[in-house]
Amino acid sequence: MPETIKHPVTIPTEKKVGCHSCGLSYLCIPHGLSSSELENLDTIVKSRLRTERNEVLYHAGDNTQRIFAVSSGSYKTFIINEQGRKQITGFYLPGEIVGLDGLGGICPNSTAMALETATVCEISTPELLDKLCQANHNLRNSFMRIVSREISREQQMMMVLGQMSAEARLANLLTGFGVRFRERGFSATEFNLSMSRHDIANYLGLAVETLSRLFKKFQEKGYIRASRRNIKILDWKALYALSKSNCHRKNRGNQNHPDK
Amino acid sequence: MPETIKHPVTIPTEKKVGCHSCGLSYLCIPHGLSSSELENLDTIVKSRLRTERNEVLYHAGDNTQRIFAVSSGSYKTFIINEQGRKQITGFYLPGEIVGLDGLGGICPNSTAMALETATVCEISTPELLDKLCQANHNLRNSFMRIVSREISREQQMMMVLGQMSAEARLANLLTGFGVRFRERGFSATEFNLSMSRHDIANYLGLAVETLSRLFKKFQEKGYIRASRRNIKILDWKALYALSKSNCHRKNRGNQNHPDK
DNA sequence: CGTCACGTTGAGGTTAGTCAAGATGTGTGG
DNA sequence: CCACACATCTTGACTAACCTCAACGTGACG
Repeated sequence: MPETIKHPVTIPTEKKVGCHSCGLSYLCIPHGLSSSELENLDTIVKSRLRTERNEVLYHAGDNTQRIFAVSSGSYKTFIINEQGRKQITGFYLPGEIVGLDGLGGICPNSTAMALETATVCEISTPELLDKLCQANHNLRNSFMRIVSREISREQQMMMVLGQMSAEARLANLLTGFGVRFRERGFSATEFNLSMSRHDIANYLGLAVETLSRLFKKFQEKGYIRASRRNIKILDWKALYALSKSNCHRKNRGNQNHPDK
Repeated sequence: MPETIKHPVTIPTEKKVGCHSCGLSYLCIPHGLSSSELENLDTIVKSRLRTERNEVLYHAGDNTQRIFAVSSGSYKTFIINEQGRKQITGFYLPGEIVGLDGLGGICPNSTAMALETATVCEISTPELLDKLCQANHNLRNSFMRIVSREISREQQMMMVLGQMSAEARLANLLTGFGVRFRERGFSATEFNLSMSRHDIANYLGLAVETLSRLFKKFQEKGYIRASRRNIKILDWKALYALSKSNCHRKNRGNQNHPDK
């Protein structure tokens, strides 16, 4: 089904779950906060929003004034340039924050779309900032850490796209998802991806055909067993090594830079 | 001269210039703030630090607790992976903020190195956050906008690295610098780059040789005149069009996605 | 004036993209 | 419930963009 025929309206649900009773709090803003700090945070978390597959949570350029904590399901974010070329900039799992490119009253650069039925906790950023200011260092730092980690994550992606071979990119993606699933209490070695091969290929800066051949290659080598979106990692060590070591470009620039 | 023999100690200078009298304020955190807000901000801007070429401002993993507003000169930031592979993640000009990957008490992911003699205004992040909290929305938003723009900039870089041809990458870089120099009161079409071809190639995910050939090609086509680090843009329109339109990958994924 | 970092050029190779076609699944309507 | 349409994924043959290796020019600096 074409992505665009889905209507882009989010459906508010009635139930409001507090951060203190949320099973994801250890991954989300609440991580490391005291009970009273949690209550403080709770007051600014609005209702949950539910989005269906391919439904847009917010568009690039929307004056959202909100960020979103993924509660269930998953999202992709992407940017589209003047020529219509798309680049997926992130996949977001429960406990992760979407919309950090739209803080401080500016409009987000990216569009967020649900990869499957998914829900988010909606957080008004003006209110969040007010609350953070009334709160203590803990809550403030907790939020700033999330922002900084998003920047660091994108820097790592620049390394992947700028320096890594196609093999290393996929290995990196697979082990990365493994780690993130494990953090969420699932298996690190067997999981279902919620995104298509097209999405993965775009995210990794590869052609779909190349990606398909890589999946085949990894299977033939016994690293994984992949059946459509179901992935089983059979040789974590090999994948991990691949993800770290295999680069498509010899390190000839700045040879004299021994801080390797 | 190898980068590493430079000693990594910054040299504090005596003079402290307030934000209100800084010629770069329209580009920096102060942009759009009132005079009283400026004074408030001024109280947390520490002394200036001076770094010589190839000197490190901070290392990845340092517990800096600081961010830096570039005051003069320029910096590059880069990350280095386990295998010693390097990826330059940004070039920073006066008025821009370095170190946003180290907010909230975590250590920065990247290392910042001066490309030439350069100075920064040092800002303690715990103090900055405290001040932001005492201040009004304006100051708060001003800072959050800077953070969000950094995230957006890195997303654009993912587009460049993931989707653009080598030609488009260089065109994008050159026009990008042009715009940034113009913002700072310099010519958009004639400027001196402070970084080596190696640095540019690494940043753009290309081999130095490829970059060199591209410079030659752009000259032959009459787009630029480049003599080492001096660049004169002769045909801005052509470069701009190149930077936007030329992709090395046909847009065959998600053909059904007409929100181009 | 020799050294060294930096940049350029040429020849050749390789990775990953392109094009085309077919296979496999999935949703929808008769 | 089946058949058709369509999205998704896979496979093969070919191509090209960019990388690699090697060598040489050039400018800065002691």
